[in-house]
Formats: sequence, structure tokens, C-alpha cells
Amino acid sequence: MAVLARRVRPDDWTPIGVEALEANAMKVVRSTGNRSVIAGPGAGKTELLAQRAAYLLQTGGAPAPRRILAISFKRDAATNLAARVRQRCHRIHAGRLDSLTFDAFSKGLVDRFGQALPRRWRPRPDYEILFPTDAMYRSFLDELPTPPTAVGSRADIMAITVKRFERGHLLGSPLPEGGWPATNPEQWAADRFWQSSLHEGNATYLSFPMLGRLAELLLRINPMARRALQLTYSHLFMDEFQDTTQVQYDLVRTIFLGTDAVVTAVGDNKQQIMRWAMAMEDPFAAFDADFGAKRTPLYNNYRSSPALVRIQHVLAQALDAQAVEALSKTAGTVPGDSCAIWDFSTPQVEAERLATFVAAEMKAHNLAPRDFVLLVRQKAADYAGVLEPAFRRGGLPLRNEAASMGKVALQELLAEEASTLLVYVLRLAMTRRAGRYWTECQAALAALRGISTDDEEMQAKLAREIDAFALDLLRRFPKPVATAAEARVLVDSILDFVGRDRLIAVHPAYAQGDWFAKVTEATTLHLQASCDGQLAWTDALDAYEGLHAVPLMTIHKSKGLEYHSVIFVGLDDGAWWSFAGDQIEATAGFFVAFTRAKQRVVFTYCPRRGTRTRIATLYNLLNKAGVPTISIG
DNA sequence: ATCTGGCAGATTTTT
DNA sequence: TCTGCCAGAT
Repeated sequence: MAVLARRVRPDDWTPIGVEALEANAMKVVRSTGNRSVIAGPGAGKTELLAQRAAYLLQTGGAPAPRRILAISFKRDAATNLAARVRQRCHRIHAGRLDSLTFDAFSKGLVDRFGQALPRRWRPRPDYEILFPTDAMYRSFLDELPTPPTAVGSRADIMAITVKRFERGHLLGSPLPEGGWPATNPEQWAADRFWQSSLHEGNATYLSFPMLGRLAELLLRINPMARRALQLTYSHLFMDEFQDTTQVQYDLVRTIFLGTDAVVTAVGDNKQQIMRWAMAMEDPFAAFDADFGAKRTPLYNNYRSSPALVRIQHVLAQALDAQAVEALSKTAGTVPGDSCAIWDFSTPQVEAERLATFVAAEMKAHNLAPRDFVLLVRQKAADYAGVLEPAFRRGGLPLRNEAASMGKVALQELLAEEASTLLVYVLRLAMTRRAGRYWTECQAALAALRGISTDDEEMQAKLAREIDAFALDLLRRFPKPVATAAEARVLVDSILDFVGRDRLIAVHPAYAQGDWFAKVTEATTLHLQASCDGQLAWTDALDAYEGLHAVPLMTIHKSKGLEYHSVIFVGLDDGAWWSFAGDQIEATAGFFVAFTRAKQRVVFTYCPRRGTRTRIATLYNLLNKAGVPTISIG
């Protein structure tokens, strides 16, 4: 891989780390105008952005000191893109990419420029993050005083529904600098909410969409701040663009519309499963119209076998009549049907048969537990309750990735820096051949302590400290911890060594409320659970990371991931109760589940869990694609 | 102690 | 749409 910081001529540049990109992807990589890239699953959307970043940074398309801003929806997507660019570029180049979530970006802007907002919109510098619930909005509305008679009556306030209040009035439109004229009850109530959040009580509480609205306002009325951002960023990337909310889109428009910044938006309308979280109806249409973006489709599918791509196309057409069938670039490897519906008599039989099936497939095709995923629509814990014992009896650990450890979901916990550091330190101290963890640990701790890579003296001192601490840890905890108390002492020792205050200083989230306490608690609980019954630290840590367990998760959690085989458990009306409410979104969810698979998809059905009449549409799609139904037992 | 009616939540991102 | 929870009635 090319890791030189030397500048490459645009004509000489070739994609890095992959054989080739399809023609349209290459056009987008080299494009000098705004583009919207609509591409199906497995088309390599994130890879396209990573290659484009490499191209712009290495050829001077994004000339130093100007930077690329990449905005994602989820944290893992943001980290993933940054990691790919680091792999493909010299660190001097990769350092000019800012890969952030929308929320981190908005919050950063409010933290930097928020004190310049006019008084009525200015948050206190020590504001806290609010995660509002419908109940909170309801009680706020119920407790409002009677509005001025010109605005409306108490009954008008009581009649406001929470959803309409939040989406239509509180966050529905950009904030007017001088406040809303109090003309109707909803807007009056929304203004009351803003003003009491910002100025009343002991603390200021703001939600992320509220921060987004404040960020947009401050950039709209502060040309200096706007100019600073425009000078900083020559290019903007937006990933998972189908999930963009109006708040986020308005912010981007205020900053970049009509400037020289080149914007690239990628996503897939057919995977829009975040409408409930205020995603826009058709953000691509708005983007194309406002930014004059040229729409560029991608046609390849690098993930799934030809047989699965053919079925995917049948599903895709239900979501978009104009959908074009993708071209599979992956050979099929499973003999027989790549997709089937399996009917079972009871969930117990189902669990036994699935466990046997996964074990046999692992043997036959030399696959690992993590090549499989058990997907469910909702209530993962209920399914895990039946499936986990059966898989355990079959010698396969199954892990509910959505399970909560205290107040934190497992999947979330493993992405937390506090948890990651704990694993690095334990691997380093307790296991043989921990070379990789030395590097990781040293880098992470150096970053926390603000030691630069070229400060050899401090780096050497840090290495000695880590060495001494690791030896001491192994002496005190030679075997996996047996009790909750022991786990607590171990976690405390490691956090003391890493430095709690340093962790909190570097990760603003840990300074908010009791999040750090919750993460620490979850880490301890999960460590203890992972050590249970393990004789060696290696096995305990493997269990902590779930390395040898078949994952079980909801469709939403599986977005962006891929597996050799997908087993969707429970294709019935019960699990898909929301189907009638929003057929498009539910079908998009079905599409997301299906398209996680590289080689095989199995749907299971069991009459005990419900009928399959209201989701007949989904079964009809599968039938139309020639997917057989097999009665298993 | 048990019944019944009403209603919220389920899928969930974000420092 | 179905389940679970709560309040109030019996």
C-alpha cells in the first residue's frame, strides 16, 4: 500500500488496497462537482468515500491546509471511514480528514461558537445533553401555564400531540433570530420549551437535534464562523444520506450552499429504516435540487452471490419500481437453495435444529461462529431465552448483542473507549504473544497523556510504566476473576492506571451526567460474566469480546454489517406488528435483513408465534423470487 | 385477592 | 397488533 506523503498526479492515481472500482465509482472519486451516489447494499459506498478521500488528499484535489469533512449518522460508520483512510494514506494526509457524526459536529460548533449567540438563544457553557422521551414532552405540555388569550386556550395546549410538537414546532424549522411571533398555541409552547431549556432552572438541558438547530442559527447569523468553516473544508462527504434529518440538512445547507465546497452524498433509499428518527422523506431529491448535484448510480454488488442478488432485486423493486438489478461480483459457494423459508412446529424444535444446522455448516464449509447471524425484528432477549440454551447444548455459545449490561447495551459497551482500553491492558498483561496489544496500548495511553509520537523519551518512560503495571496485574490476578468484588477491584486498578480524569477529559461524553459510571458498571458486570467458568484469561477475554459466539441481534443493529449466512428468526405478523403502519419502512427493514448475507438467507416461521397473513406481501415477494418453503419439524 | 379497562411500548441514533 | 403494567373496582 502507498503510504508516502508525496503528492501524486491525478492521472497517475490508482485505487488503493482494492483491485478496481467500477466505472461510475471512479468517476465519483475524481469528480469536481457535487454528486449524489445512490447505490444498493454491498456496492462499496464507504469504500468509495475512503478512495475519494485518498484521491483528494494525495493528488492535492483537497489542497493542504484545507480539509475534508466526512459526516456520518452513527459512530461506528464515522470510525470505520477514518480507519479505512488511515490504512490507505500517509498519516499526514489522513490527518486532514475529519470523520464525525452529525451530532458530534453540531455539538462541536455550539461549544466553539455558542457563546456568540444572541441572549435569547445562548446556552449556558455547562449545558447537559437531554435525551427526551414522549413522556417528558407530555408532562412539559401538561404543566404549561395558560397561554395569553390572543394565542389560545388551555384546551388548545392539551390538544397538542407530542410528535407534532417535537417534529413540527420545536425542531420543524430553522430558529428565527428574534424568536417566534406567538401566533398559535403550538409555536408558543415550542418557544416556551426552548426558553425554559435554555434559561430556566438550575441547568441547561439540550437534545442533539436542538444543538443542531442552534448550530444552524449561529452559523446563519455569524458570517465569521461560517467563513472559518468554508475556508477549513474544501470537501464534504455525507454517508447514509437516506437517513438525514431536516435539522441536519438545514445545517449543511447554511454552511456550504453556494460555496466552493464540493459535496458528495452517498446512501440507499431502499435502506431507509430511520424514518421514525425524523429522517427526511427524500433527502436526495432535495440535495440534487439545492446543490445541483449530479446523480450517479453504482451497479456492482461485491457482497452477495448471484443467486442472492437476483432475489434482492425482487425485493428492491417493491421499494423502488425503477430499481436496476445489481451485478454480483462474488461467486456462489453454497450448494442448493441460497434462500429458503423453514417452517417449525415449536420454537424449541426450531432452536435445536438451528443449532445443529449452524454447527454442521461450520464444519462443512470451515466457517466461524461470527460468519453467522441470527436476526430478529424485536425483543431479542425473548428469542435469546429459547435459542441460547439450545446453542449451548450444541457446543456453540450464542450472544445477544442487544443484551444490556446494567444500563448499557453490549454492542454499545464494546465500542466504548473505557471498555476497549480495559481489554487492551488485560490482553497485554495476562496473555502470551500480546504484541499487537502493546502497540495499541502504548498508542492509546500516549494519546490520553498527550505524548507525541516523536517524543522518544516520554514514549520510553510510558513503555516502562505499562510494563511494570502489567507485571503487577498478572501477579495480583493470575486467573480470571471469580467474584463481583474482584472484578470491581481489577477494573478500578486499570482505570486508576489509565487515569480517569484523562479519560473524561478526552471523551466529553464521560463528563456528561453519570455516563462514565454506567460504562464502568457495565464493564465490570460484563467482565465478571465473561470470566465465569473460564480457567484462562485468553478464554475470558475472548468471551468478553464474543469472538467465538454466534451473534443474535435486531435488524437495526445489523445495518452496515455482513455475514456469510443470515438466519432471520420469526417472519410472522407478531414480530412485524408495525407492517401495516408503515409498509415502506417495514419492507426496507426486511430488505436490510436480507442484504446482510453474502451466501445464504434462511427465514424461520413458527405458528406458535403468530400468523402470517398481514405480512403476506413479504411472503409473496419471496414466492415471486422462487424461494421455497420447507417444513422442518 | 382478582378482575378489568386503559394505555404505552415495541424497532432506536446521538457526547 | 399484542403484551405488560398500573389503577381502580369488586
